Amino acid sequence: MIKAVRGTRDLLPPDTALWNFVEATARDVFRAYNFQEIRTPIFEVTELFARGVGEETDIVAKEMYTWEDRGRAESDRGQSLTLRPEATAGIVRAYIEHKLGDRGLNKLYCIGPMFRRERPQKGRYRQFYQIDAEIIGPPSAGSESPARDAEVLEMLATLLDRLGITNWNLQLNSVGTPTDRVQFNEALRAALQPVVGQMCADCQRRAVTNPLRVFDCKVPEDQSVIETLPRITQFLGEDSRKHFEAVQAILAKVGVPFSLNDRLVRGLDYYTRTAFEFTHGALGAQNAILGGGRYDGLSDALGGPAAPGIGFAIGEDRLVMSLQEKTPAESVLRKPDVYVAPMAGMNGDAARLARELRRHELVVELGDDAFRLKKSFEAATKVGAKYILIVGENEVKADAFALKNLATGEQVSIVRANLAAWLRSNRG
RNA sequence: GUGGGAAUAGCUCAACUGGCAGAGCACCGGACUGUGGCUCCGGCGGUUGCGGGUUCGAUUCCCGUUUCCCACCCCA
Repeated sequence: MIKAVRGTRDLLPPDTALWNFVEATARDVFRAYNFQEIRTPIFEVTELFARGVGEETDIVAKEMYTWEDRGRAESDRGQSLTLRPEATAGIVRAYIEHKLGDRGLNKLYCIGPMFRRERPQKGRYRQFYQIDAEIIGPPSAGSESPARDAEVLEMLATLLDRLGITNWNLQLNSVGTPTDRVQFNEALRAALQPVVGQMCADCQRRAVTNPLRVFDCKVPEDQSVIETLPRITQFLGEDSRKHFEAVQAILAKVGVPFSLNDRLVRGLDYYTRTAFEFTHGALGAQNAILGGGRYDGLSDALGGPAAPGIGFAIGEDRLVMSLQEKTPAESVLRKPDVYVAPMAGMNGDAARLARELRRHELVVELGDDAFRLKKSFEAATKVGAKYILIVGENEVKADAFALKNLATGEQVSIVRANLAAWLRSNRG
């Protein structure tokens, strides 16, 4: 049997109803903040991610689905292409390519699949889905303003609340400018050198490869050492510090709770200043349901104009997973309003009635005149229809149809002209 | 990529130390040819993930492999 490949999965009904609920809610919330949708290709030239995400990141170094294009045109052949591992690089590429900065500030969102070749785990798949949004534009449009950081964070809080996820936790940090980070990295390495010997094996390795990650260590014995290490916040330049304070002040004013986490570091090279993460319990080790931050230098790094930006990516797989506990898919599934059950030879009349009802925006399940009435009732019950409409010779002759409430057993006869209106007012 | 656990009917799971592969739910049919749910009766359903080995005999023990789960790395 051919099966879905490792790390990919089918999203089946009724779960897809929950996914649609999440996406519809996101679109609705984004609209209130005047975000508009952008759809970029699912693959790009490899160089985009190498430059945009960072050569040294794990994503680029070992997790990308990359292949060599083949084609007739010289320009196609041998070109290295990659399935997008994240959305921001592609969006910024589109921003540069179409000179979107000329329109002023861009508020864009993008919903779709991403690909990373990682070992699958709970809440982690090789094809996974992200809901991504970005505010990007020329500095003159205010793209650098802390007001935009706070707006994005407040929007996320609103979205999570709307989805019924109440026990989220916003972790906030500033990772400064690249210049700030160079100094911080030096200080961190210097501080680690005398003490790293007492730390766990993982930390000893991190101290060499990626000192920032030492802050992620969960080994209890290492915590006292980690407490003594310098923090990025101590190395923020005047501008970064003021920017960070301004973000916090606005959040306090609008009433979005957050906790400062000066150990929060982000994996992607392009992040500057504000970095954040929303976490949620009961997701195992994958407790971050969304993360994001500011990337003021990304456009420049890709050869574009100065275009500061801030954005986030929601891990939709994880979001849906954390939603499932409280909101079963069935609860957002629209069940049929009515099951139209044709008696023998009545398929045509039934189809005509169903057509009429569907035109009135009723959800109609249409049966088959080969079914005995008993079987139609069973089928109607199984699909969860609220009413069953019996289409038999008697009904057609009288132009009035038997309509039975499957839950209460109550049965009425309604003339054809009133059927749609009656059902619409009684569908509940 | 590394470490550990698991895999038996569509789903959830049994099967003693190696001895005839089972149950509940679901599905189909009947009791009931224009009225479902409840009940009763019957039926369908399996290369025990896959490949090899040990054995008279393997769901069971061993090796390999694939996938999933848990964790690491990293991240959404």
